[in-house]
Amino acid sequence: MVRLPLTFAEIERGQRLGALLRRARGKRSMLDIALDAQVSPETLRKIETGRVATPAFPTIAAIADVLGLSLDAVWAEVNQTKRGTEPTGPDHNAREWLAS
Amino acid sequence: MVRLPLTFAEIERGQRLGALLRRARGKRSMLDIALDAQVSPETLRKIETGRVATPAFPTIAAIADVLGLSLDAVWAEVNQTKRGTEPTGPDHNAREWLAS
DNA sequence: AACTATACCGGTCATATTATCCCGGTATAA
DNA sequence: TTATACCGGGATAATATGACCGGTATAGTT
Repeated sequence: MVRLPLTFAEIERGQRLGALLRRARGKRSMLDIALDAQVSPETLRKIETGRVATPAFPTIAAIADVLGLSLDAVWAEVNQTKRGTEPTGPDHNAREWLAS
Repeated sequence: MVRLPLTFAEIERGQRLGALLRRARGKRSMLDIALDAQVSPETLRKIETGRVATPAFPTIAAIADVLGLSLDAVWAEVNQTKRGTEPTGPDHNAREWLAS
């Protein structure tokens, strides 16, 4: 095992992260935020749409700064695990699961 | 341009991050923290030694959780651009910074 | 002394993923 | 028509993650 593929839980967490950032952006444009945060608008869009599940720490920190969000609050909200679900299930390929 | 190489400032920031996490670890072993944080011991070691400049947000968040660190505090301390206190020579040794 | 175990190191490799670019397309509004 | 704003997909360089290797250092054991 070299670099484990993203699990389904990680992908879902990435989607929650994206949705949270998008909500916090409000009516401001992606371009505006991206320029302020010194990240590419494409990168911000991929994060917001949940297509990047585990963005870099500095990337999220810079965006959270611009949006006035606490990183701890972001993590607390995004890292919530649903009750009644397994801690560690059999590792299936999340991308294949999504494609089905 | 597809994916810009890490700048020197980013590399230095990564080294500050690693040194900070190492100091917060105290006398506990890497293995102990890594297992608690659900990350590979190798990954934690690379981050602490500054060999990984921009780790994933969930990775840092999980480690900070185990160490009892606030992500906002970590980012604030690591993202500081110290003016005037910068050493004249190139100092990218995270261990020296740790010793201070 | 020799051995064992823990802890960490740098180097190297393999694979998955990111960050960034580009393109055409849709929707809305001036 | 023009402009802004967002979308999905594709392409690619650079990086992160994870494992392995031999090495060093320390502390405890026999």
